[in-house]
Amino acid sequence: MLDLKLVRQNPQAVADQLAKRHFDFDVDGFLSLDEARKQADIESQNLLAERKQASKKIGELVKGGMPIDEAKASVNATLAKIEEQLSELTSKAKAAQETLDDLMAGIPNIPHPDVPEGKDEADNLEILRWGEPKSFDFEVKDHVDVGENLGGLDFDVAAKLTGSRFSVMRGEIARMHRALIQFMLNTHIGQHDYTEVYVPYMVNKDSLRGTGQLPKFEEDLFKLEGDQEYYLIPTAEVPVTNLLRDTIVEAADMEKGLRFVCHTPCFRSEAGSYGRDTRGMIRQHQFEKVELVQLVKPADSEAALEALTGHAEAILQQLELPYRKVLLCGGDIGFSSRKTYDLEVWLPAQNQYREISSCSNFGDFQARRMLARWRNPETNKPEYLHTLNGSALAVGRTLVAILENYQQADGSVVVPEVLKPYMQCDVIK
RNA sequence: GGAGGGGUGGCAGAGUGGUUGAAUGCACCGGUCUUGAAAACCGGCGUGGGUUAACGCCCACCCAGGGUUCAAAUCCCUGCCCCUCCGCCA
Repeated sequence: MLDLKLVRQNPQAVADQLAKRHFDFDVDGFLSLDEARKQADIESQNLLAERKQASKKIGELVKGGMPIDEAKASVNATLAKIEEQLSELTSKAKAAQETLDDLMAGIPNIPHPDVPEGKDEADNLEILRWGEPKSFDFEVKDHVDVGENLGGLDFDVAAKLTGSRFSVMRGEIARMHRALIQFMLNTHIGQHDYTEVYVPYMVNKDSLRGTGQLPKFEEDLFKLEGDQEYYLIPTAEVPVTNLLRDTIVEAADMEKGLRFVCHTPCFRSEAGSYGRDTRGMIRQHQFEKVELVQLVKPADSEAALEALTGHAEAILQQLELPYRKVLLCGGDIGFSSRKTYDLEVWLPAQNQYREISSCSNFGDFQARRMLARWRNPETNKPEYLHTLNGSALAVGRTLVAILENYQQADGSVVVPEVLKPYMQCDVIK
């Protein structure tokens, strides 16, 4: 959610900045809505004030010994008018407020000035490349062939159990998948100073509104049947960031910022991506992810994004997987994000870099929706925190990258050095 | 699933229809006192919205949503959450 005051003060500037994301902000529409809201608000407030005065007067008269009916009769003219208009005016004011709220909830975050102009992912700005894509002296197989030949990946049986876009893993590949989770968690806890959290995998609407998945992106989510309106989480970002919803953090607890790491499964409907990545593990309805979440003082968020992205990069580096880092352009950046780096890992079978992590600074956009605040000692007032998160990493895609980058001519897969302590073999064959 | 008890400001905790946005204590901020600190004393101290050049003034908010009433933290209904006991259970 954008700051209403900011939008009000300079709607055209807001519209200009949102144009970078190709979001069309209707300035005149906003202004007339806001004006209508204000009028309705003032009218109903004035009437409420009259009612309050009248009631007070009756109270005084009754206290002074006058019978209630007589007291009411003495202020009757006012009461009749209030009776007549109040419910109409208050519901009008409420409706106007709701219309404005809906509009505000649908406006994406203002992109950071660093965010490059652009229409889609082709316009993202490459920041760096790390590692050399290995050259193979045999024909590389994609992860599906590698995994199936080793008997460790099975998409057909997953389709039988559930449907498309699910997978079953077996043996050393299943173990490596689990090893990746442990390795990532241990690294972030031990080397990057994050606190591990365990959270629910189902959340309510308030949480999804807080991080921005609702109201706009309901079709991306799996909603549960039943009395409760629960949704499967599309990312740990939702429950973990919402830990601080409706909370005021004391300044002393904010010195280092709040840093959480969390492993969860993620569930995504992938509506609207029917033709894409249908083969293999790249795009699944269910996948595991290790997520980093930070809540920091506003002044710290830009540095925090660089640090957090570095923490995700460290995983790729320790796994010795070549990757590149790109800064998302205005057309590709997510709804709630102010600035996003994607990390793309090299997939030799696809002969291209593919997204494996997305690290974003949301500024106060989510915090304002969530009422996540800290008490600024300079003003002694609660102020919004800044929120950040990033995948570090998407586990399924990391496994894909290892199967492809570490494959050998005989179909076996070398276990990356840092995973060996978690495995019972050096080579999967 | 059955039976009861609760949800009030950062925290604890009063308040059962009338000038209560809310007593009191703790915490916090400022001041007096002190060489300094503590103690003591004095004062301040919720959030959101509107209006104002500003002081200020106005409205809303005592879990949420409805209702009764001239008037609701207080009464009624529904929902959510928490606690205690019983049953069931990984």
